[in-house]
Amino acid sequence: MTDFDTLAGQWRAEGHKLTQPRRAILKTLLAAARPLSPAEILERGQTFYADLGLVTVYRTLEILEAMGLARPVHLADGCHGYALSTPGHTHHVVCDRCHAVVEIVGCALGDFLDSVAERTGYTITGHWLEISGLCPECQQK
Amino acid sequence: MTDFDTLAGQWRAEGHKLTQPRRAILKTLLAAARPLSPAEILERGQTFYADLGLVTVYRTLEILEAMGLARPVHLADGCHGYALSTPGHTHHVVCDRCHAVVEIVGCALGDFLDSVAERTGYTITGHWLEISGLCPECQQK
DNA sequence: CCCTAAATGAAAAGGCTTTTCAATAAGAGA
DNA sequence: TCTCTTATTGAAAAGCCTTTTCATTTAGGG
Repeated sequence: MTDFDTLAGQWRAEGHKLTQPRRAILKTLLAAARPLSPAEILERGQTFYADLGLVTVYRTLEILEAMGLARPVHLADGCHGYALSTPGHTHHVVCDRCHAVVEIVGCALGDFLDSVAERTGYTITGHWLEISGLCPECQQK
Repeated sequence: MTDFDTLAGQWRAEGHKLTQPRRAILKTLLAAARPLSPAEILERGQTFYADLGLVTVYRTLEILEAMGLARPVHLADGCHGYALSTPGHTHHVVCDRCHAVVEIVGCALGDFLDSVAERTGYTITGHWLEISGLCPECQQK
């Protein structure tokens, strides 16, 4: 995870303006322990900037996603959530109960993908992995 | 992949009626070489049963998913498609260009998931993997 | 401190999915 | 084979979520 200034720096480096609504959205995502839906981002973001609008949430997420700083998380129930992510290739483990999310930075799927390529004849260009489980806290309940 | 009679048998075994609209949907999915959106299933299904309605497509997919016979495939662009799948644990490889889909029946992620469990403290309950690539045919173009 | 292009929110438009409801059809039993 | 019961159906309406449009506002370079 990153801190606000680093994020803000990357944001500006791409030539985007750092407006109040966008600051609120970045702060919200930084404070989130699990993927948030656009509506949740709106609600929480309004504590940082009261006039924040849902349209801006969508537009900001779109930019963050294009920059690789946030990614959509497709939960099993079809909900879409967004979580900040380290640039580069990562996977997420999401808690079934509290939806806390942990990022897995290393990706050890290389051998597996090689065998898939061999078996299917496909050239593999990418993959998407999401893992669900119970976080240490929820295991105790 | 299964044949129609096997599918129909599993369908009936759960106490569902095998109506004309449902036959059309099953035939459509069996004939599909890639995940189809509900709208596509409707269109193709109407060649088998002209009065098929979109509502029935949604309802039938819901049942198939609950039975584990079909699964939603989340493509990178956010579209939802459905593909038949062998009951049990499978993954899909989807072609970036023509969306052809191949099912991977074996799952060799055990070791990887063990290391994730160890590193994060999570108890792993499930995972979702989708692989994208170029099918042999599209590689030649 | 200006000035300009980028960004904003409200409202409207657009899609996709689900619900409601009266009509229909499957298929078990006679 | 015929009947009868209940699951299933499609159309229409309702409900969401997401995107577009547009006049207004704002960031931040000059």
